[in-house]
Amino acid sequence: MIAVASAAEERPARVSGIDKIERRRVALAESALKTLGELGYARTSLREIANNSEFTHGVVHYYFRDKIDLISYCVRYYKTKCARRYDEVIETATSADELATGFLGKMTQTLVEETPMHKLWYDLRAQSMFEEQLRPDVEAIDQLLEEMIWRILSRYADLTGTTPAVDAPTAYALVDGLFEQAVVGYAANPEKAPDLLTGRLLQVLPKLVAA
Amino acid sequence: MIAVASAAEERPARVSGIDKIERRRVALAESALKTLGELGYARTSLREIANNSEFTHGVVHYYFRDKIDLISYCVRYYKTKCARRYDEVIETATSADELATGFLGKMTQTLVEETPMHKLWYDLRAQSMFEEQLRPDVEAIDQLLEEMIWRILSRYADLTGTTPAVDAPTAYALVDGLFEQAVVGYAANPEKAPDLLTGRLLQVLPKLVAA
DNA sequence: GAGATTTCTTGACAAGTGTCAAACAAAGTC
DNA sequence: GACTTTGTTTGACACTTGTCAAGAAATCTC
Repeated sequence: MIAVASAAEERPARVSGIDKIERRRVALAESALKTLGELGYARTSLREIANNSEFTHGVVHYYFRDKIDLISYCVRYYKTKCARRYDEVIETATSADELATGFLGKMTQTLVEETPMHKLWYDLRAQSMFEEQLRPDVEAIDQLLEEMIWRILSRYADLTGTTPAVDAPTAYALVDGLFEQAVVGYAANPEKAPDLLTGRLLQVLPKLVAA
Repeated sequence: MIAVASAAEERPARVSGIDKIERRRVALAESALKTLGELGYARTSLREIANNSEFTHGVVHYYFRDKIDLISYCVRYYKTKCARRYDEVIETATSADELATGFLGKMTQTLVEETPMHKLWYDLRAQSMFEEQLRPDVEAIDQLLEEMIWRILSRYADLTGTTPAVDAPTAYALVDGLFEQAVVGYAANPEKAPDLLTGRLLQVLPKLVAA
C-alpha cells in the first residue's frame, strides 16, 4: 500500500525486519503528522517531532534520510487515509438527497474531527509552490481528491437523472474552494463553519449538474 | 489603518519625519514582498530580505518591531494594490460578454505577471491558520476580495438581466478555488494554466446567476 | 552462551535565526 | 559653530535548526 521508494533494501534477510522498519516509519509519520497539523510546516522541526513522540531526534534521522524525506513520506501516508472517505456513502446512497446529506455529513465531520490534518494539507500545498520536492506528492494527492469529487458528482448526476455540467478539475476546484474556506474559517468560528459549508454546498451542488 | 500613501510623491518636500519613515517602510515592504514572493514565508528571513534590498538587516529592525510586524505590514500594503484590480472593467463594460472577457483578461494577466504575489497570498493565508497574529490581516484581505468578486458578479447579473444565484461568500470561495488551482498549476504548467482558468470560469460564471 | 547486526541515545557541529545595543554618520536646531 | 535628534552600520547574543557520528543497548544468528 505504502510504496515508499526511499531505499529498496537489497537485504532480504528478514521479512519481519523490513516490516518492522515500515512500522516504525508509520509510527514516526503519525507522530509527525500530529505535530505538523498543530504547528504547520514552517514551525515544525525534527526535534519537535521527536519530542512529541516516544523517540529521540536521532531515530528520526535513522529512518528518514532528511527532513524532506520525512515530510514526503508523511504526505504519502496521509493520502491513503483521506481520498476514500466518501466511497461508502457513494455506494450505499439510493437517492440524490441521501447522497448529498451523507456526503455533507461526512465532510463536516472530517472538517471538525480532523481539522489539523486539513490545515496541514493546505499548508503543504502552498509550500509545494516554493519547494519543488514536494510537488509530485502534492500533485498526486490533488489528483486523488479530484477523482474523489468526480465520483460523487457523477453519482449525484446519476441519481438525479442528469449529467455533470462541469468537468472534473472544475468541480474539484469549486468544492475545494468551499472546503478550504471552511477550514480557514473554522479557526475563527468553529461553531458556524460546518453549517455554513453545508449550506453553501447545498446551494452549489445542483448547479453542477444539468439535464 | 495604515496610511500607505501613494507612491506618487517624488518630492521630499521636507515634511515631518513621519512621511520619510512611511516611505522607508514602503520601500522595505516592497523589497520584502519580492523576496517573500520568491521564497515563501517559511524560507524568508529578515537577513534575506535585507540582502535583497539596499538596506542592512539592522534597518529592518529599526522600522519594524519584529518579523511579524514586518510581514503584517507587507500584507496590509499588498492588499491596497490588489482588490481594486477589476474596478475599471466593471465600470466600463456595457455587456455581459465584455465584462466577462475583460475580467478574465485581467485575471489571467495578473496570474502570469504577478505569480509570486499570489503564491505568497495563498501561503500567508495558510500560515494564518497556525499563526494567530496574521489572522486579522488575512481576514481583512479575504473580505476585500470577497467584495471584489461580489461587485463583478452583481454587475454581471445586471448586464444579463438576472440576479446572483449564490451569496457573496459562496461566490468568492468558488472563484477563489479556481484561481488558486490556477496559481498552483502555473508552477507545473505555465503555458496551459491561463487558458484552463479562462475556460473553467466561463463554464462557471453563467451558473452563478439566475433569472 | 559469543559474536554480529540492527536499533537507539547522546552529544556535537556548522549554519542560520530573530533580536538587540553600542558605535557611527547624517540631518536638523539653537 | 556645538548639540540634539534621527537614521544606519556593525557586530554580537542566545537560541534553533538539520545533520551526523561514535558508541551504547537491544536484538538476532549460530
